[in-house]
Amino acid sequence: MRPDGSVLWLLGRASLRAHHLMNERFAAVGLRKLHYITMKAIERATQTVTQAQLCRYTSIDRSDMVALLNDLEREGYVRRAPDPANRRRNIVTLTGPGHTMLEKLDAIAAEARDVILGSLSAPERAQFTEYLERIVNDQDCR
Amino acid sequence: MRPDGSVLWLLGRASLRAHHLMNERFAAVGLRKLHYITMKAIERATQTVTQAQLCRYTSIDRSDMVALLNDLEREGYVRRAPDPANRRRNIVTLTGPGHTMLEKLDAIAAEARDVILGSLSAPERAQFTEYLERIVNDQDCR
DNA sequence: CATATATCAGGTGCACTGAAATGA
DNA sequence: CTCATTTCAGTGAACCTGATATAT
Repeated sequence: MRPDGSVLWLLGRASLRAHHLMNERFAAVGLRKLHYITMKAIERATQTVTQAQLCRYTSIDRSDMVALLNDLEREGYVRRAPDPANRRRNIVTLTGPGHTMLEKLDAIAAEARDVILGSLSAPERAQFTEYLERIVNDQDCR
Repeated sequence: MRPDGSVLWLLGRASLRAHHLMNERFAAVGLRKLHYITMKAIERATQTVTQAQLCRYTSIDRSDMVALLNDLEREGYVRRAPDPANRRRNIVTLTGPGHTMLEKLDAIAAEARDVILGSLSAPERAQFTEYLERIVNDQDCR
């Protein structure tokens, strides 16, 4: 019945389902998955972070990043400021409202994750995540 | 460094990588992943199969299926014929060249799968596939 | 009447490319 | 001059919606 039972087809279906689940919930606060990924990357940066670095960290394209930051800046969640040490760069930071919103988004993402992985036990989730990490890391260094 | 280490982010990256890997290789024969999924679903059908059934089996949208079958029919890989028992329906079948091409596509898909899952052992691949099956099946009956 | 099928027209978000402007 | 960064313009495929014509 399924086109293959193929693991790659299953991978695509699971990924699409996760995408929808997150975006449905993020839409309630007027954002999308990529906005969340962007804000999360800013928060996780130990140092100040530039747009180009965000693109590398998140694998989001530079063009899309411009549009995403435009959205986030318009809503007051992030701020762009020229890097005094290198004026080509924009240093991107979360605002106060940005941090508050990010907490909400974290909760939404956690909910979506629990729905998607609902049929896996905690150790199975860990194992599944570890498999994915190996797959993704393996692809990167090719 | 990664936006989350989030399992859902990893899922998306792995899925995108698989998508590219397959489409790069399928492009060599002028087709895309969805053409393969469509042809594979036709082959797997035990009985004659209609367009609407193909859409349900593959989760491909009805509009896209029209375009995909247009492509495949133009290349001579599939044939559409009205169902004599119900003239609303198109019965879709693989042609001789279609079967030949599908063998090539199977080889390409197997290669891509091996590249993606290269870092997993055979039992790990089986376990990974089983996790994905549970995740996808669980999502379906919601 | 309602329902199912195939088709067409169109919209959206995402991934991506090429080019331009700026500055190191 | 080269290279990196940001921005803009535009493309393509996948996903999705709504409408239509046709047949059950």
